[in-house]
Amino acid sequence: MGKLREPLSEIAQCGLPGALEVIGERWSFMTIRAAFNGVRHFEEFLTEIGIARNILANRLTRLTESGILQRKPCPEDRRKVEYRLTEKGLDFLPAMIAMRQWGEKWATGTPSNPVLVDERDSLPIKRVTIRGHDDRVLSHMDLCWIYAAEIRTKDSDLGDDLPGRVRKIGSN
Amino acid sequence: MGKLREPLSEIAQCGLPGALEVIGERWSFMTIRAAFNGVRHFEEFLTEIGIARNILANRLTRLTESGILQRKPCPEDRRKVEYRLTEKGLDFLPAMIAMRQWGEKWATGTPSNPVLVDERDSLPIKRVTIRGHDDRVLSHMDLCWIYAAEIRTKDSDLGDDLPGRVRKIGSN
DNA sequence: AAGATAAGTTTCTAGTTGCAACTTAAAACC
DNA sequence: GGTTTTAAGTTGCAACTAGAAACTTATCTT
Repeated sequence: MGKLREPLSEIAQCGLPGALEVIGERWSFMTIRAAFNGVRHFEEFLTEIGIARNILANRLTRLTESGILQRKPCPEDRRKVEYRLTEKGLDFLPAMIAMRQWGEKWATGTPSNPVLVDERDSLPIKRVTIRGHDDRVLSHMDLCWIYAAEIRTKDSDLGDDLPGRVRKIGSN
Repeated sequence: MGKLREPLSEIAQCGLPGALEVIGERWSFMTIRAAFNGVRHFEEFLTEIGIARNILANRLTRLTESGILQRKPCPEDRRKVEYRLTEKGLDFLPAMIAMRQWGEKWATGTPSNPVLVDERDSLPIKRVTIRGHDDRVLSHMDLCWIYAAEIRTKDSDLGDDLPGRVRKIGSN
């Protein structure tokens, strides 16, 4: 199999920079996490995540503008405003949990408490992993890049020769 | 089931802040991604990810100090230094890919090219998801927090009454 | 009507980013 | 063997960003 280096200029167009634009920063992350924990209001975010007032205001507008939170004045108390995760925001959970799990394992050392469990059976969730279409858990050793044009579907078979322009990732 | 709010002061001890300390910042992220793509040397990082010299130097030492990269002078060319992902760094891949996938779906819009595939069958990897111990894919609706002391194992059965101090996450 | 609360804005200081120029050591070239 | 190039940084400095604390405005409670 060819170990040709993929053109990194092209990979720069991947989803990461876009994602980082929006949430690649400490307080945005913490704010979203608080929202996942049911935090809804300005003063609540303020005390729960220990952020400065102006920074919080800034992040909340930013997250709202980028469609991760939805801002809605409360009709029953017109001083209050409700911030709630949109579908886009909720869909960030796997990434969030993957980071949290990584931090638990490597940064803090302490297994965190409380623990996230499957509501149905009260058992802890698995570690977030990368999976092939057949659900096999894949490590960085099992992955490579391939051009969209050269992708085969589950049913097609292009033969055993792998495309020329691929390369393993994180190869050691 | 009780919907008691979990104590957020305790959740502050979760893995996220630790993870963000190290990689919760644009350039650290981009640097790690480049490393996953086989980038090894200072000047290479510099041109590939478009970062300023001093910032790169700063990030590389930071990532090295926190054990994500390993710094090793090259014997065959003693001007050169090699930066390589450690096990800790490599283990960050699921989080990285989860973020990338999120960005692809929500931020850029364009499905990125090249695509990450399972080397064995050349089929694209699945989306990174949260799974229960039985491998069921879980959404934020299926999750709740529970205290470590109250966790039951796969074999124990504490009866059907869920512990009092739990709450659903991201409840809408 | 007075006081408290919610959600911000403003001000000002301290730290961070990023460009460009400089440094130092080793290799390559002639 | 001397000059040039390359690699991996460091330093200096202007512009920007973060953060603490005080201020504002609208609404609600008593």
